[in-house]
Amino acid sequence: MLWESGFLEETDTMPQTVPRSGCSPPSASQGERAVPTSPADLQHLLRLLGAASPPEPMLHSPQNPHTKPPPPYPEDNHFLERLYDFEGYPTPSPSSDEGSIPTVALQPPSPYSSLQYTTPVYIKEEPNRLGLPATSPYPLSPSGSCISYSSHTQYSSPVPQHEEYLDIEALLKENQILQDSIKQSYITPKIEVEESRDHNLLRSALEDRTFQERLNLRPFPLELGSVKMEESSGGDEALVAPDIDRVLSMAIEQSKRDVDNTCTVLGISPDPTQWSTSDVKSWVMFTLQHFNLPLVPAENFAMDGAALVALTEEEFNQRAPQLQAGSTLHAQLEIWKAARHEAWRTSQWSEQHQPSPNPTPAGQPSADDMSDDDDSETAGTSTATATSGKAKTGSTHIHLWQFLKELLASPHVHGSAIRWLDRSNGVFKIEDSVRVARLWGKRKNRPAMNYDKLSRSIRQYYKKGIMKKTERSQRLVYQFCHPYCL
DNA sequence: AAACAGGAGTAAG
DNA sequence: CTTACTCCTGTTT
Repeated sequence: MLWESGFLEETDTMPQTVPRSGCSPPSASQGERAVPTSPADLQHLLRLLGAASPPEPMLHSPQNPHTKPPPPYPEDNHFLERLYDFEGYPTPSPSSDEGSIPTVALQPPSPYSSLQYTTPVYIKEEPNRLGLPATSPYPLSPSGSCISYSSHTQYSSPVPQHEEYLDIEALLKENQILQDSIKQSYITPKIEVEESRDHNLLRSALEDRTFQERLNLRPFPLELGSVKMEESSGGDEALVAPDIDRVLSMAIEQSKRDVDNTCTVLGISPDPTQWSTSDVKSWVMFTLQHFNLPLVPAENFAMDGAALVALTEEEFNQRAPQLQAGSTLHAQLEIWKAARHEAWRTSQWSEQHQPSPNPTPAGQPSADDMSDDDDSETAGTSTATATSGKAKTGSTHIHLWQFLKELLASPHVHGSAIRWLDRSNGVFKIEDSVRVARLWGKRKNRPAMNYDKLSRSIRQYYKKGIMKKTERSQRLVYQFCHPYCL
């Protein structure tokens, strides 16, 4: 559930003078030197382990030695723009869709205009949103007339600024607070008590030498209970074992949290084998954008989760050849598998109050490993939900129309579930009614929510003048009334 | 079959 | 009181 933003910031602020090498794609690293296992290498390894890590390794290939490092993830908003092209929607130019939305100066005064759509909405809203005073009142009463809102120019946001957006940056910031609150009770004890078990995940990845080969790392021996780095003949700088234990444990915890949080953001199961086709698309899209990798046509991954996990790394690279994006996707999926498996083992371990005696390799999670249903965001976030009640509260007061706009404002995340057809006129289409309903139910803590009920609520908006059916009625296509579409 | 439409009862704020 | 959830019947695509 949590983004380890602290970890992110750590990598973000890491001096760029740290030697970076050995992380080139296999095709580019043939015959290159073996890179000593150094703290810097370990940092790279940890970045690969952490889904939230910036993608320096992939972009610092020898072919692009001068490539500017991508912006750190939390601040990197612009990379999201590319995602509009992912599903082949007719928005080929990054500046022709969102960028062409008239600015506020061209719009009538509106309580919304200064915030959401004056500029590329998924980007520029952030500073304003975060800058709002915490006491910013709820500016709208949907029961009122549309016209009455035009006078509320003192408000800059149509929604409460806190937790009402489901974009990644907000989650990062939000979860950083939560994380601070749980560090003492969760992370630190885990390092002491569960380090051996935690290392199983990493060990399983490292024992699969492809991981080391991918990083072009010199293999180092691993022993149960701790990671010991042998004194290397090259006199490499070596971390002492306790330090490595700590960072490895942090990295593994980070990976688990990343998986859980991504589940929440995308509304997908932590078990990749249960992903639908659209789940797969969402995950691929998210992961590519996350690592600042070039997007691929949606049809390249037109498959469900069961088919996805069956793909070999070569098949991934055939589908996403640029910058070895396929390898990254493949590696990330392996982490998901491992994290999912680890989560299951963790639960087993918790029941038994003793470590699992036999380390299980990060293999395929079989279906019987997973007892959760397809709406398993909660299942994979037990730790976080146990400590994040505060974050959950306050998010149940959102109106449906606001929630839908929230989803629409994050096309990079939810574009496969709901998207604008005509933003300027407020026309949108629900592409995946099941998922939208599931997300809505999750937000409102209504597990029984479905599209039938959700659409009933939407239809109530007809009378209220918040939404309407489009002139030429289309299935799953709705339209916001002014000014709700602004 | 899925989506659409809308009546009606209920809960929660 | 409003909003949304829920259940429902019937219609449309």
